[in-house]
Amino acid sequence: MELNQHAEKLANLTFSLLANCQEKEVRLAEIHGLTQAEFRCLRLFGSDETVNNKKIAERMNLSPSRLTRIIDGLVNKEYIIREIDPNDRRNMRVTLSSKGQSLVKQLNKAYVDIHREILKDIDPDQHEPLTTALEHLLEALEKWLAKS
Amino acid sequence: MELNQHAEKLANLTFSLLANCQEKEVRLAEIHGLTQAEFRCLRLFGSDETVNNKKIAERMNLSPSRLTRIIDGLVNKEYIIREIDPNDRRNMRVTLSSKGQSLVKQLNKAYVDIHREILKDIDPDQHEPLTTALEHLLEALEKWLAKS
DNA sequence: TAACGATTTTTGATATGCACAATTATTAAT
DNA sequence: ATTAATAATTGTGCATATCAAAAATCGTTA
Repeated sequence: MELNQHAEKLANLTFSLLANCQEKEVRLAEIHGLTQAEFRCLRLFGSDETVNNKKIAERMNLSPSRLTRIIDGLVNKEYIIREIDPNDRRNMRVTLSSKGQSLVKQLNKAYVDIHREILKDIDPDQHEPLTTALEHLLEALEKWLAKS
Repeated sequence: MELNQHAEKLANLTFSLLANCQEKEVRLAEIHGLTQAEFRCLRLFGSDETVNNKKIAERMNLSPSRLTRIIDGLVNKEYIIREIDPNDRRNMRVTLSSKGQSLVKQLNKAYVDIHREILKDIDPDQHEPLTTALEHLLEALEKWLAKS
């Protein structure tokens, strides 16, 4: 059966890709003197967004208490600003500092650069099918996760 | 520029795929009562293979000391057997027990099953381009990691 | 308006994941 | 025969993460 062979190949590929992508994230975080958690947290910021602790925790799939400490680190390093939300003083308004904004932009740029480098090694005719296929893969994966 | 747009899209896709694949691994490990590390370790065993501590550590990209403890766990749960290599008594011969072998087979089967399910949601004409494109992506990623 | 319950964050305690350095056992080399 | 090299383990320390409890604030309702 063709389907089985493709499934097997796909299983091995996503397994290897996962490991390599993780390694890539570690390297990138290191380069910028951030812990992995801090790196991931910054990556999840839209460049001019303001959110509260809990929202970030949900995005990162971590507990709010964990987030408090990650943000502590980022505040210490002066990448983000944390202030009490005047509308609801229980909330914290978490925003990128200007230093943070430029880093996020730089990170995003580097992230895209890497993938541009990668694409250079792939036949341009395959760029379109690659991205659309990956979109489908992601969609299907999300569906699988949702139902289990 | 087309290339830039594709690079940007690809960057976002791999970012999301990474998160989802991680979540998938967590779920699978949980289902079988294993920690993520134990799960990954078992996944890396050929079903009738015998290797030593160090080799596994290299495969998993972890320190030998970490591996000692992961294997401790798997020995306790009776999935693998650890014995001194008679040819070189410094080495440990690590092998799957029969219980371990059947679990690994089951895990591999489940892993492939998931990806078959995922492929069912994707147009069969796209299966071939998807896997070859992913192969290229992986190759390019490995190359990038190697040179930095 | 005073009191109660719900919500957001923080803090303290605790558990796990992981690497590094030191230690032990063994082998290979001079 | 002694020394150097190698494999695994153990001790230690830091990063990661959760949970429970506490503190502050808000909304509701008696």
